[in-house]
Formats: sequence, structure tokens, C-alpha cells
Amino acid sequence: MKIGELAQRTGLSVDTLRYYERIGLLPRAARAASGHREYDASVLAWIDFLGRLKTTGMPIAGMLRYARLREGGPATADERRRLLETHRDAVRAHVAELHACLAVLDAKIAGYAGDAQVETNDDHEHPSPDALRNRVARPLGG
Amino acid sequence: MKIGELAQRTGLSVDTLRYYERIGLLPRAARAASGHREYDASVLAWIDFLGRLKTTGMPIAGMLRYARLREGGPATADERRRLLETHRDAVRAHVAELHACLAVLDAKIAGYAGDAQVETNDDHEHPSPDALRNRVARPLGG
DNA sequence: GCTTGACCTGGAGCGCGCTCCAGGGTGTAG
DNA sequence: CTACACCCTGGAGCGCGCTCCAGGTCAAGC
Repeated sequence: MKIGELAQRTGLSVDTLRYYERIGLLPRAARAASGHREYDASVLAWIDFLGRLKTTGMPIAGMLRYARLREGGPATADERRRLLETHRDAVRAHVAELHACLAVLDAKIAGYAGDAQVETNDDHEHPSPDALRNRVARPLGG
Repeated sequence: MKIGELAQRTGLSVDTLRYYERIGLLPRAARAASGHREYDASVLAWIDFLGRLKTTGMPIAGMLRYARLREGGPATADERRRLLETHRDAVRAHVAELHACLAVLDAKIAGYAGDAQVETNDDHEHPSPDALRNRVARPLGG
């Protein structure tokens, strides 16, 4: 399949696919005589997996590490597993955080629900500084 | 409290706090005679809430909309509620996606677990194009 | 043969969310 | 009176992850 079709199938743009290849996230594609990239269906599974990593917040540098290991063959299996385990743990932690945030959102929304306007929804609670410091601003480690 | 202390308490940098004020995420802080910002403890709750929105993937533009509504007083309560509900739904959807991704990660890791190297871990499954297109690459709507 | 659209390369540009810097004032401990 | 940590402003710079562009080649239909 050509790059346009691959773009359609994956939802990524043609530019993004070429970019991914340039930086090494995708293996160098085979070329037709014309010079056009010709993709094998197997790349779909790989792009699917990359999408999972991306959705779960792994930065490109992390995916790149995984991609390089993968190209290193079976010898790198252990390191790949460790990488994925670390990432999985980070994702789990993030999901837990999201649940906490959802609870806050639900509470806030509930506060707006009553016919009477509740003062507490104008944000005058005082969270513990520690709790705050432990939560604000910090992405997942790839 | 001064900006340095606020930074410590919130985990945000002094620069970020000033930046947030500049763009309107934080209300203009009161100033001491010296010109130094002087914060009231109530700002902690607001920053805490902003942190929740950020953690849940709301872009700054979205927080800004909420912040402006908040400054618009009780009249904007309805719109604020709707904004939060929309966001909450997006977050829930994202959490669901993360669960699906976690399942994939777990499966992959399990594949590495056996003493024998399993071929399927070299990514040669073929996901349905539709499933792929519906998942790859797309942040939360603020 | 001509048109149209998909493809190629290399490199510049962009939006986001900060982060850093220069150049300067403040405040307090020794 | 000095040293040093902290604060101020305006504006430039940065890392990420694309996205777009110029200038050109290739392929399929009329």
C-alpha cells in the first residue's frame, strides 16, 4: 500500500508518517521503482501499538527507545519488557490521578446543580499545600 | 504570601505563576508597597483546581474560558457547569481509552514473560483499519 | 500529449506551554 | 554599608510534535 492509503487507514497524516520514518519511529519503507514508499500490512500493527503508547502519554523519545530495541531483535526482549512495565506503572498511576480529578469535577458540577448558587463553588476551599505540591504539573516518564 | 512561597506551595515555578497571571489564568495579584505580589491563601484553591483541569488534559485556552466565566460572577454559573460537564465526559472517555491501552500493554508484557521468545511480540498482528483510525492521535477537547 | 492528483525531498514554520534572560529595584542580616 | 536573596518587567528562546511549503517526479485517465 502507498503512503496515502496508510494515512487513511491509520488516521495519521502523510506528513506525520514521513516524519515518523525520518526520526526512526517507523522502519525505512520499501520503495517502488518510482521511489514511492510501498508499505506492507504489518506496519499497521506497529503503528497501532505506537498509537497506544502515544495515547498513554509516552513521549516520542520513549517510543524511539522502544523502536530501536525492537530493531535490535530478540536480544533486547528483556529491556523492552522492563520499559513497558515501567510505562504501564506510570499509566496506572496517571489513571488513578484522573479518577481523583473526576471526583473533584463531579463534586464541582454537583455544586452548580442546586437551584441556589452555592458559595463554595467560587473556589474558596484551602487544599493542603502538600497535597497540592504532589499533584500539580508533571507528565508521565517515558 | 509572596510569589516564591506560593511557588513552593503549589509546585509551580515563579515564572509559571507570573505567566499564568499575564495570560489571565490567575487574577491580577495585589501588590505590596514595594511592587511585589502579595497573595491571599484563597488562590491556592484556584491553583489546585487549575491543576486538576491540567492533569485531565484541558488546554490552557479551555482553562482560560473557565477563568473568565468565573470572573463574570454567578451569572455565568450555567455555562461553567456545562463546560465542566463536557470536559468531564471527555476525561471519562479518555480514561476508558487508557484502560484499553493498559490491557494491550499487559498483554504485550505477558508475551515477554514466557521463557521462550514468542513471535507475536514482534508485532505482526493486523488490527482492523477502522479500529485503528478511531484510536490514533487525538487529544481531549477543552 | 496533457491534465490531475498523488508522491518525493529538504527545510522552514508553527502552536503550545512554559523557561530564561537582561537589567533593575527591595529588604534584611551582619 | 554591604552582601545576598528575593522580587520586578518585557521580551526572547526553547522543546515537542507535528505541519506546511517549494520545487520537482510519477501515474492514470481522457
